[in-house]
Amino acid sequence: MVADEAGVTPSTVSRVLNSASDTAARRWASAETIRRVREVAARYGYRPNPQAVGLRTRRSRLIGVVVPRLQDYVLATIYEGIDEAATERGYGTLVTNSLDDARKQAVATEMLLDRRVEGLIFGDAHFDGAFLDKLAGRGVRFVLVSRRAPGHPSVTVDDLMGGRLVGEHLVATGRRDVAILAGEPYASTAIDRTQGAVDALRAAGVDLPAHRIVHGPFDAQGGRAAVERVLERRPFPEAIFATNDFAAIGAMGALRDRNLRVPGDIAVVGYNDTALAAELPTSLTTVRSPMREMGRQGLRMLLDILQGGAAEPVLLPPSLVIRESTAAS
Amino acid sequence: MVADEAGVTPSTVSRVLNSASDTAARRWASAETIRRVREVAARYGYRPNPQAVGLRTRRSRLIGVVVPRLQDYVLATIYEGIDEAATERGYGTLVTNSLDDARKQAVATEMLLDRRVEGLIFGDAHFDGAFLDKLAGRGVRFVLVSRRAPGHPSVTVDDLMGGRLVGEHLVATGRRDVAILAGEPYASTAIDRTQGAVDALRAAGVDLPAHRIVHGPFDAQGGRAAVERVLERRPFPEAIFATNDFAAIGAMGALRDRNLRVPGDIAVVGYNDTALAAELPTSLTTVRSPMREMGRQGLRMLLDILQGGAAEPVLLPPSLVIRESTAAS
DNA sequence: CTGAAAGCGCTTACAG
DNA sequence: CTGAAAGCGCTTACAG
Repeated sequence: MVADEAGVTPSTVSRVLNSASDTAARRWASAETIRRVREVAARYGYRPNPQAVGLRTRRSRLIGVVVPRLQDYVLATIYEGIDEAATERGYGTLVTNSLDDARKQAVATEMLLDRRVEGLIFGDAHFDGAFLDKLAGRGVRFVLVSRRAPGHPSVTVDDLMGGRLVGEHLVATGRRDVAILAGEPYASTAIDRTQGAVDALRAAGVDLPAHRIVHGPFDAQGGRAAVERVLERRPFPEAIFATNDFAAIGAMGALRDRNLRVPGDIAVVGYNDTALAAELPTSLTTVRSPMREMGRQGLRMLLDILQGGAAEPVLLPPSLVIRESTAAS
Repeated sequence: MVADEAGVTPSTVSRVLNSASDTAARRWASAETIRRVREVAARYGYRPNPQAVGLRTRRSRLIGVVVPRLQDYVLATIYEGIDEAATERGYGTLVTNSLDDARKQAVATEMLLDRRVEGLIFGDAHFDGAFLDKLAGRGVRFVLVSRRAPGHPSVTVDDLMGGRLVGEHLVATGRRDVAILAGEPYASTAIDRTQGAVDALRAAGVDLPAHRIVHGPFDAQGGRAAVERVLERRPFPEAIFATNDFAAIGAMGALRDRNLRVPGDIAVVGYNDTALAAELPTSLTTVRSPMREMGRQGLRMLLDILQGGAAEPVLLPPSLVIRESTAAS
């Protein structure tokens, strides 16, 4: 420890440098000592070794994050929020992909735990929650973002409301026969958005038949494939609600291949208000969700929990952004 | 250390567990001891504390990664490659965004260094390399991916060739008047892709006037804005080469706003063969680049360097993917 | 083949 | 207000 070239023991250096303010440091050292220690530390560019600190204090100041796929714009944005908030509070983050695979999820989690993360944030929760229940039982502390699961702390968008906004908007623009590209059935995002839309349509007197709800991956290829299934049957729906913007883009591609016009023949709605939504050749009506904020609050909630606080699930409000793809036909 | 419930000292446990194979362990312990140690370790689910190991061995087994923005599909994919390769070799990664801001770049790097990363991978190199030169001068070990800078080890795509492929294809499909959305002037990707296209056009006898090359951010909004500038002047070009797929999508949006058809009125080419390119309403001709592989090789190269090896810059080959957006008109 | 000892760089009671 | 001591959990010469 170079810094005791200030003519003082490591103990004192540690005490001075770990005091938040000068006044706090005065409890431990004389004004002169404080000045000298700070000066030497600054001159040498002293940085405490986090491994030594961690070893001694038994706190790594590391948070583990597991997401389905960082390539996904939505999760990447949420992660940015997490990392940003973590950095502000002196934490670092370690991320990995689980690809929504139960096995990888478990492996990734153990790897992060091996690295002594203090807590975890999951962006890939499965609604049944079996894995999470076991983890909680072991005393591992974590928070869910993006997708919720019963009985676990989470920060998510109110997707039920999001779905309802979409359903109501479609009804208001004269569409009653709607197909929903529902995403993966194990994701609360998919479940809630679909349910919200179904509820809104039912309130307008429309009962969606089962074949109008089709499941599949939350990406462009998944959206394309899902729409192709929808178009196998006549009559075509008047609108397609893709519960994800990328799926919506794939859907538009499939429609265009059939010479169907958006919104003339079929309206399309996405979800998340991705950076692309506004810039597409046919700009996309979608639901804006505060992704970055979700990440920030997730991190904050986890830190609260680590400090012994309890945490209620948080629901962030979505809002509808109306663009060309649902213009009245 | 729970594991010396095997009736042996920590020293021996350490030696046994750190031997790659049983036969290697035989140099240090009897077959019986080895068996017992392994058994107890497995039973207790023993995992060495990385902070203690790091402190003792002075190796953190952590790599720092800094990218412009993880939200960017291209960088996210490269990072996946880095993290995948790192995990395979027992390394963890710490990522952050620099937003291509010199100040943030420096801050992020120091933060990672404070965390005792053994080396760094930069996906946000500026071609002038001032920051990198200083870092290398301090003895920090790093590798560049995606963007290169003179004098530093890097794994990049041969963007000069990529640009040339695009230029040649445009000429072959009858386009000679081409506008290039060149991206940021400090990124080698932008510089090289543009230069390659310019070279190919020149070889075909076309000299691109300066106003046909416009700079701007590598995203949908940037692409839209750039095209709007291009369309301020008559005649319109016959083709637009957006040196990034997202910029190409924004470009298509802007063209559509002017009632210009792709490829009928103006052809469009992107770069990177992003997941979306094939699924767009008008599928996009683009250049495929091995993003994940770039990340993997970058990590490997960094590890080589950490082990004292020297490293030549690596150029990965791009390939042209022809789709609707450049169909002969 | 195995153990005892030292030490990585810190923090934190415990004395004074 | 300051110091000396112990210890976090490992690894690695050094002996034997």
